Amino acid sequence: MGSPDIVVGLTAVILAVTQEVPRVLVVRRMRHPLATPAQRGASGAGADSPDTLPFGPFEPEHHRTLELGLRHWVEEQTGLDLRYVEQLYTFGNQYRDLREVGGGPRLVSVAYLALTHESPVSGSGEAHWHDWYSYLPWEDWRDGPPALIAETIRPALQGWIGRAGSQAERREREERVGICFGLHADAEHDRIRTLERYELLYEAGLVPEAHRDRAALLQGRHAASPDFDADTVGLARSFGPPMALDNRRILASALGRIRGKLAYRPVVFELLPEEFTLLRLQRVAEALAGIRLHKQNFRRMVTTGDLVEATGRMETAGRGRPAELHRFRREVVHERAAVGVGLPSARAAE
Amino acid sequence: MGSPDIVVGLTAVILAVTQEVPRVLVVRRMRHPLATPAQRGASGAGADSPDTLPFGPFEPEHHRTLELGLRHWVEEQTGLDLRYVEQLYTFGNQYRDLREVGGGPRLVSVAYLALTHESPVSGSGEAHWHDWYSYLPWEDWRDGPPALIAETIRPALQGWIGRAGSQAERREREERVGICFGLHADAEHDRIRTLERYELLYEAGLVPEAHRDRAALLQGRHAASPDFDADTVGLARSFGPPMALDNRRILASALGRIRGKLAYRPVVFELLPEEFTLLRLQRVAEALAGIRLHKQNFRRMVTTGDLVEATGRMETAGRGRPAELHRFRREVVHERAAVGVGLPSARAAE
DNA sequence: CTTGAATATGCTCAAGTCGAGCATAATATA
DNA sequence: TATATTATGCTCGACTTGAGCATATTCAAG
Repeated sequence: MGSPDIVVGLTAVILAVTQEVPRVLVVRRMRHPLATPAQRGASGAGADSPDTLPFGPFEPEHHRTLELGLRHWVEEQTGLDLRYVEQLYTFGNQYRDLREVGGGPRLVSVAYLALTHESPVSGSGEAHWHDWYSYLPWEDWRDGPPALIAETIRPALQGWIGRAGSQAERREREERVGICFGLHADAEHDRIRTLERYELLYEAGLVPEAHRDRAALLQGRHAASPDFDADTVGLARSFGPPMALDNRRILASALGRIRGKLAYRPVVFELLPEEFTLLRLQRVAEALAGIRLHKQNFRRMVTTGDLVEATGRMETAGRGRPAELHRFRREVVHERAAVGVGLPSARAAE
Repeated sequence: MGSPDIVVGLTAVILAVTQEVPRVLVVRRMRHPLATPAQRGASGAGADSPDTLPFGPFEPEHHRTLELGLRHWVEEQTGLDLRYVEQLYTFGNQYRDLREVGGGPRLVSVAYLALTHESPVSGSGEAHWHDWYSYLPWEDWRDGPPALIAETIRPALQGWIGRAGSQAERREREERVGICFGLHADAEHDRIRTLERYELLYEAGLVPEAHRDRAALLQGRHAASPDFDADTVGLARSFGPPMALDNRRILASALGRIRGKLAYRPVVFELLPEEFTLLRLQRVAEALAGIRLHKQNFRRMVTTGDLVEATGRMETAGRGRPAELHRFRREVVHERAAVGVGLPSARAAE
C-alpha cells in the first residue's frame, strides 16, 4: 500500500497583464521537492539555472484540497492575492523530471492557472514577472505573423518533414505542420492550439529543452534518439530562454486554456482594475488572444452584450479624447448563459 | 522524501452511445487500491455496494505516462478499445475517500474521459454499461424540461434558500439556484454547467451521497454539519442510484466537458461506426447535448461544413425513406480551425 | 488661434449565419 | 391505394459579424 515512488506537486501559472504585455510569474532559482537542502545548495543555483514556474509539494496533512494547497504556498511565497484559480492539467510523464533517470521518484504535478494584477512580489525575492510571449514567441500575432515563423520555424519544419523515415510519416508530419503553422501564409490560425504547436516544435527539436532532455536521457537507460540534426540544434537558440522541466509545455497549455475561455467566460476582468476604459479592456483581450481586434466591433460586442457599464467618470490621462471609465457588470453571469469577450476576426485596423 | 501519505489513482469515465442512450461503464464491486485483498473480501462486496467508475492505481514503474497507465489497465480489465482519451480533472479533496477518516492516505485521482463503441466487456465480469442519465437525470432535456426539476428539485431548493442563515447567504443561494436551474420556467439553460448544478445539489443535500458523506464524517473528526432537513434526506432517494466516492461528481464534470467539446471538436464521430446516417449522427449529438436539435438545420450544418461525405450506399433497414450512409471526413480537422457538431438552439420539432 | 495628431464614439451596410418551417421524395405497411 | 414514416431540398426573415465612414473631443505644435 502507498506509493512512495510518486511525488505529487503543485505548479502555478500565475498570469497578469500590464502595459499590454502578459506576464507570468517565474522563479529563477530552482526550488524542488526532490532536492534536499544540501542538493539545493550544490545544484548550481547560479544565475544561469533556468526559470521555473512556482512549484511546491502537495501536503495532504495541511490542505483540504489541491487548490487550497496551491493558494496557501503561493500566498506564502509571493504574497500575491490570486483572484481566479482554475485547475489546468496534471502532468505525469516519465522523465519530466530528469532526476528520475538517476532513480528519483516519478513527479506528478497538478498545474493550476491563476489570474491577478501584476504587483510586486514579496517573499524570497526569487520570483519575478516575465513576459509570457518571450517563452512562446510564435504565439503573438498582434503585429502580424511573427517573423520567427516565416524565417525560422517554417524552414526548419520543412527540414524535419524531409527527414521523415517513411512516406506515411512524411505525410503525417506535413499534416501536423499544416495544422499548426498553416503552410498557406497567414491563413486562419487556430489560436487555441497552442499545446499542439509546442509539442510539434518539441518533437522537431526546435525548442532547446528538446535537446537538453535528450542529452540527459542518453545518459540514462532510455536511448531512443529523435532525429534532430545539427542545424536544428543551433536554431533552438532563437526560441527564447529555456524553462526548467516541462514548464514551457505547461505554459503552452495555460495559454490555450485561457484563450479558449476568453470567448465564453468573463475572465479578462480578473486581470483589470475595478474601473477601466474600453480600450484598455480591448488591449488585455488582445494580449491574451495574441491578435488585434476591430475596435468599433469590440466595443459594440461588449456594450450591447451588457458586459460592462459606464461609470460616468472619465479617464484623466492621455492624448486624444478622454475615454469614459467602465466597470464589469458581474450580474451578466447570472443573466446569460455564455458570457465572454469573444475573439472575433483576426484582422483589424486602429 | 516521498509522500507515502498520498495515493495516486486513475479513474476512467468510459462513454458509449447506443440506441440514443449514453452509457457509462461502471463496476459493481469495489476495487480499491487502499483495500488489501483481505479487506476487499470483507468490505461487504454484496449486491448493494454502490457503482464505481473503473479505477486503478497509477504505477510509475510500469507506465510512461498517466494516460498509458489508464489505457493499460482499462484494456486489461475490460478488453475495450478506447478510441479517444482525454484527461478530465484531478480530484484531491480531503475525505473524497471516506477511509481517510480512519487514517487512510489522501486519495488523489486523475480522471480521464474516454469514448468508444458500446461492446460487451470482457474481463472480470464486474463491469457493465449503465445509462449515464440515470445518474444525472436532471441533465436530460431531450423530452423537454425534466419533471424531476419542476416537481422535486426546484421546490427543494426553495426550501434550501429559505434555510439560509443570513440575508447575504440567502441572496447567494438564490443566485446560484437561478443560474443552475433557471427560475424562469424552461428558459435558456446553460447546458455546460453540469458540474455547477451537481455541486449545488450536493450542497443542498438533494443527492444521496451528501448524506452518506456527512454521516461518515460525523464519526470522524470533522463535524461541520450542513443544514439539511428531514424532507431533503427523503427526497434524495429519487436521484437515481448513488455512486461510490465522489464518482457522480466526476460524471458531472465529464458531461460538461464533452458537451463543451462537441461544438468545436468532432468528438461525436468517435462514438459512431465508420458509416452512419445523418439522423443517427444527430441522435448521438442530441444524447450528449441533452436536447433535441432541428433536423434540417443540423443536416445543413453538417453538410455545408463538409464534416461528412456521402458514401452512395443506403441504409437497408427501417421504416420510411431509406437514408444515405455518410462517413466522417477526417480531413476537415486540417482544413478549418474549429470543427464540431455545434449545439445550436434548444427547441426543435421532428 | 489654428492645425494636426491621437483617441473616443456613433452609425451604416453588406455578407453571412441561424432558427423555423414549408414542400416534396421515397419507402413500408395497412 | 392510402397512410405513416422518414429523408431531403429549399426559403425567408431575424440576427450577427466584418469592415469602414464619419464625427467628437482632447493635447500640443506652429
